[in-house]
This record gives sequence, C-alpha cells and structure tokens, in this order.
Amino acid sequence: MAMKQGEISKVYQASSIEDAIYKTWEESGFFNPDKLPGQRKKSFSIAMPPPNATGTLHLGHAVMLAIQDLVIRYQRMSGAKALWLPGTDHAAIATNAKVEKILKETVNKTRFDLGREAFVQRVNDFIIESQNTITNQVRKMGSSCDWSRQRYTLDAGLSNAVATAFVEMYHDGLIYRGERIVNWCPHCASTLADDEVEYQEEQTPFYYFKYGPVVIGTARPETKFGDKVIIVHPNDSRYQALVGQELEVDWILGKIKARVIADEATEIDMGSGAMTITPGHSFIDFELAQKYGIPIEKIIDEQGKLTAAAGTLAGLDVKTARQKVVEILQSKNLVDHIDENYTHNLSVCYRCGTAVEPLVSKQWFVNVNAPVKKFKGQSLKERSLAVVRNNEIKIIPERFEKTYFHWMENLRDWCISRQIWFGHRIPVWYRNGKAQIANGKSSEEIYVGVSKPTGEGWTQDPDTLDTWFSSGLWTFSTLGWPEQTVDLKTFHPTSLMETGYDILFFWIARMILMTTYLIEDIPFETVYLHGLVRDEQGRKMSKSLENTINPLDTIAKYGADATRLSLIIGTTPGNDVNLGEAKIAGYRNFVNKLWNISRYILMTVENPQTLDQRPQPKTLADAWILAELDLLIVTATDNLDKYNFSAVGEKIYEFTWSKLADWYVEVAKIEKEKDEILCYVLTQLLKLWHPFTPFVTEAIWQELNPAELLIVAAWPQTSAKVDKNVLNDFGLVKDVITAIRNLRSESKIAAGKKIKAIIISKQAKILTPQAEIIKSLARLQDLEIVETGDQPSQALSAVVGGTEIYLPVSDMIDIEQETKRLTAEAQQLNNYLESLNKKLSNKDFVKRAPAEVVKAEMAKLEASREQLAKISEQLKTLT
RNA sequence: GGGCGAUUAGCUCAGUUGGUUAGAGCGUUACAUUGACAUUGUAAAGGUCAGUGGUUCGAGUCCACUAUCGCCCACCA
Repeated sequence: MAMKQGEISKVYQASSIEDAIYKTWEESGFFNPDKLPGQRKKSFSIAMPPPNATGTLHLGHAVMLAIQDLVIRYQRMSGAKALWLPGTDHAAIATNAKVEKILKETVNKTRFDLGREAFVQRVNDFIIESQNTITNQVRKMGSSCDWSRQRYTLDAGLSNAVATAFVEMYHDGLIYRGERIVNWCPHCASTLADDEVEYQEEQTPFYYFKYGPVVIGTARPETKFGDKVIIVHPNDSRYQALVGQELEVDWILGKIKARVIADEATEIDMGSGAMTITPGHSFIDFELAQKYGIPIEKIIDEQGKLTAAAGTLAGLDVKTARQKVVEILQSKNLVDHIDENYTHNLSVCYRCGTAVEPLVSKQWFVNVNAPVKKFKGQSLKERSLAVVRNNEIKIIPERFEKTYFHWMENLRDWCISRQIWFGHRIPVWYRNGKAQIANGKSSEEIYVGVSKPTGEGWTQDPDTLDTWFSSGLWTFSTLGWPEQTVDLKTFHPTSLMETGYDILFFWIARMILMTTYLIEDIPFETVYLHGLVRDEQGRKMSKSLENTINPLDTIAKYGADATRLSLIIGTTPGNDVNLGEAKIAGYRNFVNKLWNISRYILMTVENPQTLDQRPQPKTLADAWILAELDLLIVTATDNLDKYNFSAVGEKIYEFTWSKLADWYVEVAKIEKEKDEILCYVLTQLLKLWHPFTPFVTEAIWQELNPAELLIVAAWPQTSAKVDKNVLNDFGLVKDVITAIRNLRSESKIAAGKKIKAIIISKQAKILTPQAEIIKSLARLQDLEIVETGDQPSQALSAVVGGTEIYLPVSDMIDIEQETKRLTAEAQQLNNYLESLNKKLSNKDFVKRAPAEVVKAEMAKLEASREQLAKISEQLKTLT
C-alpha cells in the first residue's frame, strides 16, 4: 500500500485503496478492544443497531455507521478500551414475509404447503446466503467494529438469553397469557404490536342504524351481531330516561335484549350521541366491556371470516358480510341513513399494508403496569420513565425525551406472541389430560422454561416472539448474558446508543424496559438520535421517485470518506438531512485537497515523518499556525465529547483549507525551512481527521510512518495556552494582504503586474518583519512600511484597523470610481458609528450590560472613528 | 383531536447558555495556470433571520399569537 515519494498520484483515488486499508486494519486486530496497545482503564462501548440479516446497505445504515465509527475511533485514539459490537437481526416478520414472497414467486407455494420445519430451514438457508452481503457492505463504510464479537439475534447464545428473559419475566408475573384484543393481520396471519400498525385515510360508507329507541353509527356493520349494550353520555339529556334500562330491540338476527349504560367514553356531539359496543373487535369497546363485565363475543376469526356468532352469515368474508348485514337491516327498515362520504383512518399492517382486524385472541403479553418486586412496587413502565426522568439516560436531542415520556406513559400491555414460524419460539410447553394445576377453566398443564421439560406428551407453543423482544436485550445479550461474563462487566451499560429517531418506540423504549428489569441497569448512558436522509428537495427517498442514492455507489464513485463527511457535516441530531450527489462530490473535493496538502509536504520536506513534539516557532506565521492548531485541538476535543460532530468537522475543515492550505503552506513556500512544523501540523491534523475520514488519513499516515497504524495513534493534546496576540498579529498581516488583493482586483490591475505599496501603520513593528510575505502574496515589487508619514496622493487606498494602505499607481486610477468606492465605504462606516453611538449613549446599556461588553463597544467605536477619519483623508487626496 | 419540529443568501444548511457589522458549502460574477491541488487559486455580489406583538440595556436566539410546510401520537363508535 505504501507508495514511494514521487509516486503519489495527483488525485486521490479512494476506490483503489480503501479495501486494502480496511484489510490492514482488520488484520491488525485493533478493532478488538482486548488487543489494543497500552494500559486502558476507561472502557467505551457501542452496540451497533443490527441491520436485517437479509438486507442491503442503505443511507440509513450509512449515517449510523459514519457517526458510530467516528465516536469509536475518537475514543480508541483517546485511550479508551473501545468496543463497537456489530451484528445482524433476524427481523422475524420482515424476513418471514420476504421468504414467503420468494416461495410464491419461484415455486408458487405457501409456507403452509412446505410445513414448519422445511420453511424455517428455507429461511435459515436464505439468511446464511445473504448474511455476508450486509456485513461486507458495513465494512465498505470503514466501520471499525469488532467482528470477532459479531452476533446474530438467532445465535444459540442470544436465543438462550431470550428464553431466559421470558422465563424470568413469566415467573415474576410480568408475562402472562390471556384472551385480549389484539391487532391481527389476516395476510401475515399474525398479531402485531400497537406500534406496528399504521394508518391510511380512506373513504367508506358510514351507516346509521335504528337500534331500539336510539340511532347508532358504524363503519363496520359486519361486527355488530353481538352488540347488546348501548352507551350514552351521562350528561346527555336526550337519553337520561333510558339509562339503566333493559330494552328489547329488533336486530340483525332477531330480537335481543340490550342494556343502556352511561359512560363518558361517548361524545354527545358525535353522530347520534349513542353507540353500541362491540367488545371483540374494537380496542375501546374491549376496555369498556371489561369495565362493565360485558361478555366478549368473537365475530370475526383469524382468517377474516364470520364465526358461528353470525348465525346464518357464518363463514362469509368481511366484505360480503357487510353487504348482507346492511341488506338485512334494510329489509327490516332499520337503516336510518347512510353517509357515503365518510373519511376515516384505516389501520393497516406496517409490513404488508393489509387492513388490520382488531380481534380477541389468546396471546402472550408483557404486563407493563404490574408492580415489580425488585422495583419496590414500581411497574416496568414507571421504571422506564424514571431512568430518563432522573437523567441516568440522556437523549440527544433533548426534545425527544418528551416524545418518549408521552409514549411510555400511554403504553398498553405488549403483545409479544406472533403466529409466524421464523423467530424465537415461545419457551412454553403444554400437556393435556394430566392437569396438576387448576389453571382457571383450562385443564391444560403448562411448563415454562428455557428447554423442553422431561416427560411424555409435551408440545411447545407454536408461536414465536415479537422480533423486538429479542432486540430489547441487544446491549447485554450480545455481551454474554445471562452468564456474568467479563465483557458484560467491562462494557455494560454501553456508552452510546446511536440510531434514527424513527425507532425510538420500537427499539429504544423496549431496550430500556427490558434492561432495567432484567439486569437492573440502564442499557446505555446516552441516546443520540439522527435524522432521516431525504433527497435534495426534502422528499423521502423511494424507488418510485427514482431519487434514491445508494451508498455503495457513492463509495465507489467518491469514496467512503466523502460519503461519510456528507452525512456528518451540516447535520444536526434529530433533524432530517437533505442529501444530493453534489454535496458528496464537494466533500470528495475536500478529501482531495487534504491529499494534496500532504502530497506537497511529502514532496518538499526532506525527511517526512510523523511528529508529536510541538516545535519551536521561528516566525510569526509559525507561531500563528501552531496557535490555530492549539485552538483547534481544544475545541474539537471539547465538542466531540459533547457529540457536536458537525461543528467539529466544520472547524477542522476550515483549518485545513482556509488556514493551512490557503495561508500557511503559501507562507512556507516563501519562508522555507518549515520541515518540523509542517510535519507536526500534518501529523496532528491527520489524527483530528481520522475519525471522520479514516481511509485517506490512514493512507497519508502510512507515507509518514509505516511502522504505526493511525487507528491506534494517540489523540492530539496540547498544553500550550492559545496565544491570542499571535492570532491577532498574523490576522493583521492576512488582512493587509487581502486588502491589497482586493484593491488590485477592483481596479483591474493584472494579476501578473508587480506594483508598489506603502503602508502607514502604528503596528509597523509587527508588519515590517512580514514584508517578504506581504510582498510575495500580494504580488508587490516594492513595499514601504512606516509608522507615520504623509499620505501619497493619486493612490488606491484602503484602511484595515488602524493601518493605511496605499497603492501609488497614478496612471491606473479611475478617480471617479475610486471616489465612489471610498465614499460608499465611509457611508457604511458612518452608519455603523451611528448605531454604536446610539448604543453607548443609552445610559441603561452602560449601566446594565457587563463591563467587558461596554468596553468592547467603546473600543469598536474608537477604532471605527479612526478608520473613518483615515478614509476621509484618503478621499481628500484623490481630488 | 393532542404533541413536536421547521421557516436564516438563488439552493442545501450551521448558528452551543441572549452580547463583534449574522456564517459555511454549492451556485453566480470578474480575474487567474504563481514550486501540491482545475476535484485549483484570488476577489466580489448576494440576507428586514416567515409575520405581528412582548420581555430585556440588548433578540436570529427567550415568550405569546398568526401564517405556511413537515413529522409523530391518538382515534371518530
């Protein structure tokens, strides 16, 4: 990989060296914290959010990988025992669905045709085949994660953790099996968690039926067979007389008896103000039914067909049944009217988009409200709220804490059983006929444990667990739990959880809930939520819009470093990032710039090498670049600790391009003999950049120091106090040069033309030693610097601070234009002076503002006055 | 219905607890090929910080309201 001097290409070719560099890193073993050099007391860990095992890299992954790799590289260089643990997720429903789709398309079979065992085998084969795709793509981003600790949610170890967690929670009464209303997806043939349901607006007829003395409204007539209770609002004067009565009403299948109950669940203004309740197929009605002890009847079954409760209509599908019911009621003259233009939100499955059927089913649930012994009576929900409320866990940006609280406060029991086959099987076995325990009405014997019980006749629960149940254990199941491993002790709680805000509920909340209970600790100290990547116009990226950017393509075209920078700089946590290819190309240009600065140093320095000893400055420019670097190191380190990645990137970018390349390297060409300082500055700069752009920095580093890998180089430190005088003094030199360039440009003096300049300045002592630099960079033939003197007439002029600059080029001056320019400048200065005067003549300002602020304003006033006076004089000399 | 966010240069966005004449990149204009870099350099133009009111000596920043856009949650029986 290392190239000899002189062979370094003019343009940085990312794609031709990145893979080789990654290989060198991986083979070094340094991604593994156990193999890092030196004594490392502090540990720092990140559990990588596991991509789907069958997925491919997209920009969402790219963002998380860029940020997490940045943090872990910074920590590793700062001397931490840094672990970034990678893995993949089996993504139960998603993968199950994917394989089912393949089956359908290739052999036109369903999972039921194959049978459970063959189907699961099929899925596992599929995973093994595609697993490497995603992990290799993760490598393409430069991710320095410890592959020796890679985990997969269906690993034996993790599966054991899942079973252990289930069993423990069951025995503590936090997991129960019950007939409750759940979201059912008829297509997936499985339950869904509340947050796996999405909503779609749709138009549907809304029916008003006569139900005894009241009119009730519904969009779902086919569920109404068993409605035997009318709910009215206690304050609704229209129905006061009915409350508490039992009425006989004519209904779909004939006459039934209906009770009237008053409850605030109804709204007076809504429809007729009265409603019947359908406990089996509505969440709200189910709760009401429990409250009033109303029997729950199942009208629709798991296949989406009507049950025996529908009498003659049993077996019909939902759509047909709806028509039939309406026809029956019409024939009985019980239809009041129909609103054809009713819009409502239809619940659909987040995976397949099928309408979700709320129905009552026997499922496993996590009880989030039960008091937990080891929490002294606090519930899972309360404990999960507490650890964020008391700042044990910090969420960045902070506003998401509110969102988290709101969600957690309203959390209902979590349905964790799924009827798909791929996933962690529920660790529960049943046996009939030998009932030892009276489990309510059931004569069934039940065993809950991590492995199959001994004895005959046990069958395991056919269901699998919600994929988020295993994800909830991710931070510690990956470290060996339930065993008390060294890793668990060393790296848990993890330091940082970094992920998109879109899975705050799905995942972050579940991890907090599971971890606080199972290991009585927090899963992570800080949560950093990044935004979603959108296209340049802020639209969601989608295949149909053809606006997607594939990170693998941009890595190939612009390099992983440029791709990473485009996702980190200019982005803020929690806010979406609009990304276009132009932005990535821009950072490719920057990476090339860094490459070429290095190339220049490698070509001109006699013995290029890394240097950590801060050299003694010989000139003002030396002192300045060292001071700027000191300042950069301090602010970068400080801001990285605060997770202000973008700000740090911008600062280092500015230093690299606007200070080092634009000024110091140019000065070095004039002053010469800068080998030590150039080596030192480059060394420190490569280190600062490394967490952001690991590949190019390592490539350059290897040219300077083939004996060491940059990934384990020590993070820059500086003991030097930032020298403000040096910054100001060289600042003046820069300003003078810029002012002269500006005058030349405005007066269209050819760039090649060498001219003379006269500088009159009280700071001549500072400027005089810099005469060579000024002459060269401002392209002057002759330069005169005096402390006081007469203003030359017929000269272009400018004022910087208290310094006057004159270019006596009488033959080239356009008096009119020059007068105009100076007058405009004077006018602007005048306005500024006025605002300063106004501010300072305000007694309250002088009295109340801090003394230093007032002092600074006074100094500004003084300086501006002086400057204005000089410009006025310059104006006079023109005429 | 409840909550959150955004609105700053032509475009994409920074702006940390209120305190330099509000910044960057891209784009635009003019000039340039000087010992690394045209994926370059030099210089410039470009902003009533969405609007209104308030707090304050001082507001892009804090508060209230309005407008537009976006997101999340709940859900209409």
